[in-house]
Amino acid sequence: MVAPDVAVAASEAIEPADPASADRRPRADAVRNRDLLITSAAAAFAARGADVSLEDIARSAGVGIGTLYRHFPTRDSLVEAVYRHEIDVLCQRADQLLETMPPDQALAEWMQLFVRHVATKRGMLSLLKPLLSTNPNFSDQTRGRATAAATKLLEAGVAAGTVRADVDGGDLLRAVGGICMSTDQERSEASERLVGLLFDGLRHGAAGPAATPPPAAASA
Amino acid sequence: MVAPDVAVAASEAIEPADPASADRRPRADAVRNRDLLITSAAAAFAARGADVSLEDIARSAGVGIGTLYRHFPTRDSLVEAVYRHEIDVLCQRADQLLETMPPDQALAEWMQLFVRHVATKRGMLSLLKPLLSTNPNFSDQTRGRATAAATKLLEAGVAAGTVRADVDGGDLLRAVGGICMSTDQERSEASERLVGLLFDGLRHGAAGPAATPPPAAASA
DNA sequence: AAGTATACGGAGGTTGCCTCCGTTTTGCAA
DNA sequence: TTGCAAAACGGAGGCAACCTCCGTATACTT
Repeated sequence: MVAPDVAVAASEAIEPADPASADRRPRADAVRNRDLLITSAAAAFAARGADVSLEDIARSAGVGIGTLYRHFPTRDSLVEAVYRHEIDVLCQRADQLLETMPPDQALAEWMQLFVRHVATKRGMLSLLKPLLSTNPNFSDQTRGRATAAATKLLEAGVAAGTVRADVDGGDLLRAVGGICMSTDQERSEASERLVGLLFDGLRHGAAGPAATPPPAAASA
Repeated sequence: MVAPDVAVAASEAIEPADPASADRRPRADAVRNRDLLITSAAAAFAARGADVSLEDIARSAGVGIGTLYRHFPTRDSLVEAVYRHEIDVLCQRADQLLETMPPDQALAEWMQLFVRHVATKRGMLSLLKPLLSTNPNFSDQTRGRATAAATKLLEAGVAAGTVRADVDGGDLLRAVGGICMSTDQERSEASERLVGLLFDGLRHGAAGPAATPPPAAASA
């Protein structure tokens, strides 16, 4: 349903459009406005919940309502783009963290980052959930990317001997996600503490042969 | 926030208003219209999802929009009333079933009834969930009533020796509820089959001393 | 039977959604 | 550089839903 040609032109990570699709590359102002809309929408959803008026979003992005609708013909498509963008940022941050600190610390930071990102997205959640459940390949794509980032962090930690080897990225993501979801209230402090606990667990059997079976991570 | 004076005047089960509150009893047409609105709203939510226009609901109840707003000043208060009503009906049906058939059969019927009621309410779910989580005493009241009905059915079965004794109403409700939630898709057939399975489990250790530990019911 | 508190109902103001189209800007080519 | 066509912009305006307000109708009281 979503126009397939606007594929990956998120805000950062502009990869030169695949040369096979000979379509001209989008105009500079179009790209700029699209990015403005996505960041404004993210802020608006976070600050004022799922039912901000699209007019407000357009205004705060400094563009007309028509421009918003051309880029995002439905509210859902805007939500989807915002979510994709958030995931992109999260994945990028994983790489940055890995470059600037030891892997276990990077992993800890990233998990906390994840919690805060989810807390920020809470306003969108009621919109996002039906979207993810009715649109399996959108859900697969985003989940896949996040899992890849988690796996990368984990593997770096394992290679450095500071993180246990018997946990995979998908499980880690599910566990952190579950914690975020279970603490329904607004305060993300509880989540942060629980995730910290989880991280300590990840460090527990590090660098040893994974002989001792891990305590099963509880999922809500 | 909801006007406290409209307390329990659901549709059936009109208990004579508590004599201490000397306020006059509501006019007959008010009661009638309130009931009409609740039944029309239930039908509308089931048929057309959470975002039916309130104007449509008023129209299909045969009353003016002003009347709807007087009885239910917010959309939430209407949803709440509909849900309360559904729970009432379910509890009543428990008693009826107990009077007309053996307890184990009554329990089986009631569980299926529950599944179908949830399926019908699916349209309201996105409205109901935030309501239940932000309004703890509403949630407690309804859950309490439903649990009482489930417990009554269970106990009757236990007394007759056809239902095992080591399950309580709250757990049963959670299990059935969990099954309904986990099968996110529209078809309630899957839920009905799973609930049937659950019921067979309930019958398993009946009339014997509950020596064999039950297999834990899986909850999604 | 008359009076009054109460309930009814819909007109209309406000706001948000979305479309349509005249104007502006951009990228390409001569 | 200049011109031009394609692409993007942006807001006016139609539509639909929300909600308020108040004149009218109706049920209970004495």
